[in-house]
Formats: sequence, structure tokens, C-alpha cells
Amino acid sequence: MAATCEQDPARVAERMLALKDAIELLSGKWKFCILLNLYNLGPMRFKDLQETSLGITPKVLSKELQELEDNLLITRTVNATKPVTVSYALTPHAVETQPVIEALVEFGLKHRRKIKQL
Amino acid sequence: MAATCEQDPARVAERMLALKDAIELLSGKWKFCILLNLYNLGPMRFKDLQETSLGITPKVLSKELQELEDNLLITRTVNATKPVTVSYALTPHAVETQPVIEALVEFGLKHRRKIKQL
DNA sequence: CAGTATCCAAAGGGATACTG
DNA sequence: CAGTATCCCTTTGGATACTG
Repeated sequence: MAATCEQDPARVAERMLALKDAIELLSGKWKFCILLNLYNLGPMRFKDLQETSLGITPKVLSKELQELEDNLLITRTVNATKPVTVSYALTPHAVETQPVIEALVEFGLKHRRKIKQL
Repeated sequence: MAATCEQDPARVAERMLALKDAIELLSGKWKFCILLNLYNLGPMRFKDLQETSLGITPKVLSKELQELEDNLLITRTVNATKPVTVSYALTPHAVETQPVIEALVEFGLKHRRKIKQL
């Protein structure tokens, strides 16, 4: 594979730090799944997120949602229904994660095909 | 944020599984950093990777490199120098990770700016 | 230089049960 | 429905020292 061989060390370092920031915010087994769900299906409630995320437990989902909210990627809205429901939605800032998720999905699809060939 | 509201459930599920595959392969604190380095700087030796990855210890670097090699994303080449050196390089398949990394870097840069505003 | 060995702390995350 | 509480196990990864 041809590398770009970027030569400006300051730029290389700045991009490395940005990458580390992104990893810190989004790493773990679940955050991308939650974001993909909200991106695919629009605003969703707790239980629906739990089902479509395939395997997450309520405790973990609750923690992940709080972290995403703290980082301004999702909003939490309590609806005045009976019984009360809560819906989660992407913030405008979360648009920035969409290319990441799209690229990850593409990579996953291609890697599956690759593995099948062997 | 407007969601795409993809309606085909089979496609949604397939993409979710692909995303989970990608996360399993690439998650952790270091794999993206290693790939970014190789992408920016071209083939690199163990020690150089350790320095440019900012904070990784030899043991951890070693493990990450092996996992990346197992997943066909990098190659390990022993050079017949004195003393022996080893260089790591991206495989053609690793090109698929580049959009992911680029998007993560962009997200990291934008998020930094966002945080500064507050 | 390119790792390995050992030890260990912390975080991540799953199972289950329970609550307003 | 939307969580919280408890318990507990596994994985991650850092510190340090050592080897061919």
C-alpha cells in the first residue's frame, strides 16, 4: 500500500492527538452500535435501542447513553406519555460521526467477504 | 439531525453485524494509532512505532501488531541488517481502514474545536 | 533493536434481580 | 417502560525488568 508519507511532524502529531481524542470518546463495544441505530432508525426509546443493539444489557446501555449525552452526541427527552417514555436522538454534532460509522460498516462488509474467500 | 430511516430490516441487521465485526477487529486504544502511523509515515520499525504512538509499551505494541498481522492488515518483515531490524507495513487490505481513520481524525479535530467554544 | 516475562490495577462488561 | 443495584469475571493495558 502506498503511504502518503506526510512530512510535517507538527501536523502528524496534531492528527495523532485528534485520533486519540476520538478513540477515547467512541471506543467500546457499543457506542457505534447505538449511533448507527439512531442514524438508521431515527429517535428511539430505551427498550428499542436495547433490542436493536443485539446483546446489550440495561445497565451497560444506560451507561453508554449517559456518556454519549455528556459528550453532546445524543439528547435524552422524556415524553409526557402514560407510562412515561424516553426517547434518544442524535445531536447535530453527531453528524460528524456518520462518516466514521459508514466507513466501519463498509470495512466490516468487505472483511467478511475477504475472510470467506480464504 | 435527520436520520435516513432505513426501512429494510434485513439490511439494517446485516450492517449492524458488519459494524460489530469491524469494532471487534479494530477496537482498543492503539490499533488505529498504529495504522495511522503506517499510513502517514510508510513502513516503520518497532521502535519508531513505539515512539510515534505516544505512550504505548513494548508488550502492548507487540500484542497489537500480532493481532493486526493475524487480521491481514499489516505485514512483518525481518531485514537482514546488523543488528537485525524488523519493519511493519500496511497490506492492500488495510486501505479499507483509511476512510475510518480519516473520519476519526476529522471528528477528533472538530470535537476539540467544539469543546473550546464552551 | 526487537521484543518477552512477570506482576498487577483498573476498566469493561455480563447476569440477575429489583424499583418507580 | 426505563432504568438502578449488586455481584463478579474477563480483558485491557501499564510498570518494570530482562533477553538474544
